[in-house]
Amino acid sequence: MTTMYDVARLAGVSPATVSRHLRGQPVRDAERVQRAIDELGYFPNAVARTLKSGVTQTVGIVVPDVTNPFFASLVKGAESIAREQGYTLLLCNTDESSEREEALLADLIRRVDGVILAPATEQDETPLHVRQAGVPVVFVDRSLVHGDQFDSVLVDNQGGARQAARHLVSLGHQRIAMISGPLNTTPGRGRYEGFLAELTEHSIELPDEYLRAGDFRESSGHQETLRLLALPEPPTAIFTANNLMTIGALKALHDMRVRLPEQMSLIGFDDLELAPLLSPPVTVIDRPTVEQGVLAMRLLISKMREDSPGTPRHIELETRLCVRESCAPPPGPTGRREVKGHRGASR
Amino acid sequence: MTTMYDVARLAGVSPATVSRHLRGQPVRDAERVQRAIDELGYFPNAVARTLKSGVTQTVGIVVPDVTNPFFASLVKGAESIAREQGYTLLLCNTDESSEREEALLADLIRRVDGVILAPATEQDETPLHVRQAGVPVVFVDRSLVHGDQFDSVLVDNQGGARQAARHLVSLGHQRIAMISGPLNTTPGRGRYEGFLAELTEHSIELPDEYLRAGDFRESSGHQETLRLLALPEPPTAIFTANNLMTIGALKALHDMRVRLPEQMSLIGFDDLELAPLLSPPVTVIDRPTVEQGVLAMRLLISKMREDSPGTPRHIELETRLCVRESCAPPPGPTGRREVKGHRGASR
DNA sequence: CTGAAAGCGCTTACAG
DNA sequence: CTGAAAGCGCTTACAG
Repeated sequence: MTTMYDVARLAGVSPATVSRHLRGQPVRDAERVQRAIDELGYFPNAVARTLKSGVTQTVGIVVPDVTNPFFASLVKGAESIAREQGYTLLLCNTDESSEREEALLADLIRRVDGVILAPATEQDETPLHVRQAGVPVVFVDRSLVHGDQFDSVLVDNQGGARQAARHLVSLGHQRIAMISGPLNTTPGRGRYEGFLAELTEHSIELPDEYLRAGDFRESSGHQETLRLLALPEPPTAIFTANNLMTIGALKALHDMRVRLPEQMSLIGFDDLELAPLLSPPVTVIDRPTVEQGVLAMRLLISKMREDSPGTPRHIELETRLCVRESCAPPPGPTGRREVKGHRGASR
Repeated sequence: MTTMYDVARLAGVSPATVSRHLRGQPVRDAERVQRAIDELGYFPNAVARTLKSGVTQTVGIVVPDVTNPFFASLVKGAESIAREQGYTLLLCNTDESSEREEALLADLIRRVDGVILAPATEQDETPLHVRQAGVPVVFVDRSLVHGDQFDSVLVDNQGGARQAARHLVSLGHQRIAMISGPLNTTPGRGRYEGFLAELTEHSIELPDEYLRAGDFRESSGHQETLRLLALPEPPTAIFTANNLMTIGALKALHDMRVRLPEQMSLIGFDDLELAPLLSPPVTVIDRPTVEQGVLAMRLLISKMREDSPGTPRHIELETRLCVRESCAPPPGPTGRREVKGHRGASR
């Protein structure tokens, strides 16, 4: 490997001079140094630089599932800001596993100046250690049970789920099912609680068999939908707690030839790229995605630049009911109900 | 920051012993050392370790667009193998920019043991420098004009585009348009050449205004479709060269109320997650995705482990015509044509 | 098994 | 502006 010493020797200067030239400082023999660099095909060793200076100019973003379009958008937003500010972005995937997250974070600890994290579960302890090791952490989409000391960018999961519940109730549904995310994650728990709370306020009970525990993956949306359809008394409406499970549900309903919205109503949390092109276009709870990444990266960068930690900042974004055509009054005698405080919204 | 020295002092041993314990070697005071580590919340500094040992146990994967589901799947495949083999995966996004790719690769050079790369263009020079710096590089999905010295995992782009052309011709289309990718990328060029070659063999000419240069992004698929529709004599069929542009085309056709397949036939390269649920389900050229990532990572890992470079290995995977319902004979008098060698395939 | 010591490739006060 | 020198936090022959 060519090192700075090789360059220095060839250019007839000291390594310090090469270093300065590389860092953009004015140097007498700049030209000669540059020629030596080019000739030798020299690349500075970022690892050595980091060890000495402690700066990486790099930030990590650790998410549970890179193949989920929601996280992909979020990453896109984060990246645009990172790039603009001169940081390299390293993206890592935990595959919804706390163990994997722990290994990944330990690995990143001195290799990045800061981390944006969507923790696998609300009970994870590694983020605490990372912070303790002096690496700023900003939560996005998910937090910890006692995560108040961290900066965070979240959405109003409870509110969003309430909007979904309200929409279904307003159409007259009584037999409403939910396919939830893992209850040990912030959005899993929040959406579950919000949905239940809203139904309870309308005196609608959600029997155990209508409450299916999914895992935010497509397969669980598919599976649990099939189980719901197989029930002696199936629901007339389903709320799926994220985009991938909505896709799974759509496929299951399609496979079983259940017609939306005549035979079943479906509303999902998260918009779908192709939602408007589906037949029927599917009604969803929408929320900012790219913007969450942008805000999280801004928070992280300002945190990395300030000397003292300062008080943690929490951003909570609003969701929006996006009415399309996958929800209708339930089949049979039940009619439309008036629901207090319900406003329909649409694109 | 707690260092190995702090741990050593607390445990009453030398730093060397702590280091050995960390690396899993048997040590007399293992227990005491571990207690000191836990007590201090010590994390080994991966940067220092790398500088000394030269090993990172990390690989990078650099792709043009992480939000493209094709690359997301590819990453998923690569990751499963990396994890299985004890490597951490760092994912980077070039946003289809050679400049960004150059900066990213220079940044990764000593931080990873190897790189999987889908170069922004076939003319990129940085991959050569990376390899020269002693970092193994494997190309996936895309290569360089003179990329034969590198291991690679590609698909038969020409063959896939020919399948698409043949399908349209067999249905009787004569006025066929293509929205291509950038011609300075391997798949952009390959699909373009294959499509044209097949049409030429059937003595079908593709007039200039039927050949639209897209950029693999959704917006260009949308835009170019609108332009095609605005032509005095619009085509009766469109071939879109990747998934995102197919989505753009679908949205444009939907917005303009052009009915598929009665008024227009559409076939895309790359399958779409929701393709079967669309109305009509869209016909595509499908290809392995996760598998490409798996193969590329296997290639990279074996390359990183062998001492001598060895001869480069090239893997080329086959595409598959997946007939659904978005293509039909053109409207009007033209009838179905017999096409030599055409076989329909389906799911 | 253990410890003292050298060194990975840089950066950065320090003195000139 | 320049160079000599120390040191970032580890690992690893080497001698015991």
